[in-house]
Amino acid sequence: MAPAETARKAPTRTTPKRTRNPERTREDILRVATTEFADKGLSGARIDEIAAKTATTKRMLYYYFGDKEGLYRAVLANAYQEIRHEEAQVDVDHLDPEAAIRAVAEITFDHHEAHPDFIRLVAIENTHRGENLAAIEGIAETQRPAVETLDRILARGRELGLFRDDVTPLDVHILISSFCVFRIANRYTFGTLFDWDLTAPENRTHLRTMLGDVVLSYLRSNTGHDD
Amino acid sequence: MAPAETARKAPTRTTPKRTRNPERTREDILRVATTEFADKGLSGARIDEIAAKTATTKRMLYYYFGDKEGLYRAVLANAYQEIRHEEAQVDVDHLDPEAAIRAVAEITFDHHEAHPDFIRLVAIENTHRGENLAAIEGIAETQRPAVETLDRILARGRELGLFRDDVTPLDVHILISSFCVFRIANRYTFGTLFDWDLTAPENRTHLRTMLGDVVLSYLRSNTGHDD
DNA sequence: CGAACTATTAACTATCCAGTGAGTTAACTC
DNA sequence: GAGTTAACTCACTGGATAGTTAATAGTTCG
Repeated sequence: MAPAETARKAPTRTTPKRTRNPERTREDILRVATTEFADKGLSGARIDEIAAKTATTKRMLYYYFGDKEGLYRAVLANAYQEIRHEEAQVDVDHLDPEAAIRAVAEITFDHHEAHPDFIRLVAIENTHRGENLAAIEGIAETQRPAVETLDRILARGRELGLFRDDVTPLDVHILISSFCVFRIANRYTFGTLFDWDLTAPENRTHLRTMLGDVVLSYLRSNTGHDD
Repeated sequence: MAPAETARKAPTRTTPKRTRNPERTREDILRVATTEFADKGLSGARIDEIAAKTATTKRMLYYYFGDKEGLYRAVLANAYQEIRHEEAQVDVDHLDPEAAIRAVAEITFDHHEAHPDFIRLVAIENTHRGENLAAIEGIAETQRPAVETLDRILARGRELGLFRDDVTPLDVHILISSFCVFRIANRYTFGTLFDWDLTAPENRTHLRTMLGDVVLSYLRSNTGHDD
């Protein structure tokens, strides 16, 4: 193949000013891709559309993230990392066990409400059977602190004879998470089917209190064999 | 004995036997499309692939369902209808209120486990903001019986002084649903993050009992202002 | 400075994929 | 058994879309 004189014309200079800033470019792409993937899903999102919404070009997405899936994984990893940072701020060890449980429940509740995009990404990732999350190095460590916090609270509560002793931190976590995730993730179909808005202010308040009541009444109940 | 059937028809006939059966064709498409949409999502599923897995051709999908979204909606409507039929079988009115609550919880638990594809479709529909479900005529009526059943149980429990009186049937439904849906819908990311399989047999048994305990201890708790 | 490297731009391509045009045959009607 | 309609087949299309090729310009560092 004799690479003859390429007929490709030289690109005409349109943008005279061009500053380099790899970090900003990367963050720009990641930010746009996050909302786009959260909005449309992995297969629903369009690379061209993501690129169009950034200050850079499509080619840069591939330059930095390899391919569509690579970009999606970066978005996922980034989202979990941001969540971790935020959660690291929480401290409930100074509260008595019952107040601490209620605080954790309410913080989780508020947190999920404040990050619907994150909930959407999690739902999307689960429809893909979590394969991309599993591929992210050290992702499990992200969630340790949450379980450890619950573990400390439960231990204190048991010592004081307030809580039943056959409940694990993971049990409590599942109970709280399921409630909070469901409220955000399934609000659309739920709203249609039951004509009841899980996120309407008055309902929100009700559910927030209810969650605390639920978890505490379960922890206080004497034994698992209650009938 | 293989009879020489090969020479029985005119050579120009490409499809020697072709029986018409619109109902079967339609059901065939719907069946394949259901698993395909549940598996890959609305944007992830491929019309060509769905068609390939049916006994008919792509053109027929369009003949019967108009377009991809029309097929998806038919799948959704059909899935909800089947679920309704199954749930209509349940009768817990002969049980005492506490046993009835536990029965509803466990039936829901088992039901979700038995229909992961349905849970997936619901999750997918929620990532699409429930627009397609909302477009299905009379879909809300589907869920009435579930709430009515809970309403009857709660009324009986209140009369006997067993349950607190500020809990609505929808509250209980949310509590049960969120737990059961979460366990199936989020099992992948949860499994990765906490190294704990929500669907493993021993964990399943534990969670199933726990859910009943949670709902009952909440209903038995004296009042909402418990601190 | 200038060579080497990194970031960036623009144009291009191959394939995928939802949707169609147009005709054919089975079954039903009278 | 001719006419009509519903069910069905086959081949095709054009636009969308992930990913690439290759040239260019800012940055770094000897």
